Order: sequence, then C-alpha cells, then structure tokens
Amino acid sequence: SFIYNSLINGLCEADKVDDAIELLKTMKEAGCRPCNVTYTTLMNGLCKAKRLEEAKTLFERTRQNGYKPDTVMYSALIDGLCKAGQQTQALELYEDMKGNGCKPNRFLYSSLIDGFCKSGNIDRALEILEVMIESGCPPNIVVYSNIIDGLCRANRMEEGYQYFLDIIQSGSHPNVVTYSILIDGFCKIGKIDMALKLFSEMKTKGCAPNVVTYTSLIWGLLKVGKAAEARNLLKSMISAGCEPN
RNA sequence: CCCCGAAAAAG
Repeated sequence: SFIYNSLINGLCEADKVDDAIELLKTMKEAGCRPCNVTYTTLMNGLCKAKRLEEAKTLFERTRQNGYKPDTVMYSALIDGLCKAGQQTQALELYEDMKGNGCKPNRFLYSSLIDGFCKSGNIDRALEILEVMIESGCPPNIVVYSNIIDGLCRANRMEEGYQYFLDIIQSGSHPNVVTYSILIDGFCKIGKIDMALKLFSEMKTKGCAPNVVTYTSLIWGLLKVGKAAEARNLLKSMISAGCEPN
C-alpha cells in the first residue's frame, strides 16, 4: 500500500486527480486496503484542484466507513477550507478534531492563521497565535512568516517588522520566505530603502534570495522609477545563478 | 526513532 499511496500522491502532484481516484479503485480491487494516508493524499489533491466539495464528501465517507481521522487528515481538509475562504467551516472542523482527541500542531495552526490573514482577519490570526503559544505549541518560522505576511497585507508593516525583530532577538532565524514577505511589503508601499536594507542583510546572513525575492525587489525599484537599478538587479540575479521566470 | 499523507512569500 506504500506503493499505491506514493503513486496516488504523484498523480495528485501532477494534477491528475481523476487518475488518482481511478488508482484508488484499482488498489481496492487488488485487495489492498487504503489507509488514512491514502485518503489524506486524495483529499489534499482534491483541495489543491479546487474540488473542495469532493474532498469534504470523501472525508465524510471515509469516516462513515470506520476510519478515524487523524491530525494530518483533519489538517489537509482544514487547510483546503481555509484557502477557499470558508473559515467558519474550518473552525467547526477544528473543534470537531479536538473533540476527537486529535492534537493541533504547527501545520494546523499555520493553516488557520494563514487563512485568517488572507481573508483580511489579521486580528483573529493574532488570537490564534496566542492560543498556540498558551497551549504549549511554540510557533515556528512558518507561523511567524504567516503572521508577518498578514500584517503586511493589513498595511501594518511596522508591526510586521517588529515581529521580525523579535524573532531574531529570540534566537530564531528568518528564512528566505520571511525576508521575501517583508521585502515585498516594503516595496509595495514604496519604502525601497527598507527593502534594500533587508535584501543586503539577508545576503550577509547567508540567506540566498530566490526568484520571488528578486521579482518583488525589481518591481519595487520600477515602482519608484529606478529603472536602471532594476536592470542592474536583474543582471546580478542572473549572475547569482537565479533564473528569471 | 522506525519507508508513503497536511502549512508560508512575488508575478
């Protein structure tokens, strides 16, 4: 069944969810019993293909067939709900999950926090961050990056930057995503000086900018009319071995 | 601890 699960996962990642569903049938016909991993993989594939209703149906059917959803299975569906902006249902499922003895972990909190951030409810995201900390699940860099991104989107750059400083002070290391979020945020409000400062800081710290970082910064330079500098940055991007897309 | 499943950034 590990083999079937891996194949199903591969098909989902190749956007061939229907083929993955077919393979599930084949798997059963071959007398191989699907497990939580199999169903979680399919639900995730359905969610990524924006086929949320089918993912929900699969979840219910799986549960009716006697499978006990675990934290990973709940997380996959909760993440899908969050990404589709269905926060109410996501929270219902989160309660259901806790009621069934599944412990929320960083993945789950990250999905909830990111969902609230992207649906414009940064304050709710900050509340969940508190819950997370109080329940003894220390946020990692992904969760803090979610929060910083939410603050940037809410035009609360200063607070976002403050979280960034706090992360460093607490001995954690911002990664290329964290830096890219802040650089993009500062570029979008025209604070190119701050963006450039972070860009040089990340390189000093050995954190290599990627195509996302460069794209934001080039966009930011163009926005403030620094076309020549944008072009130079494109050149240094290429010479740094980063392929423009 | 113990092979397969869930989370973040630009366009």
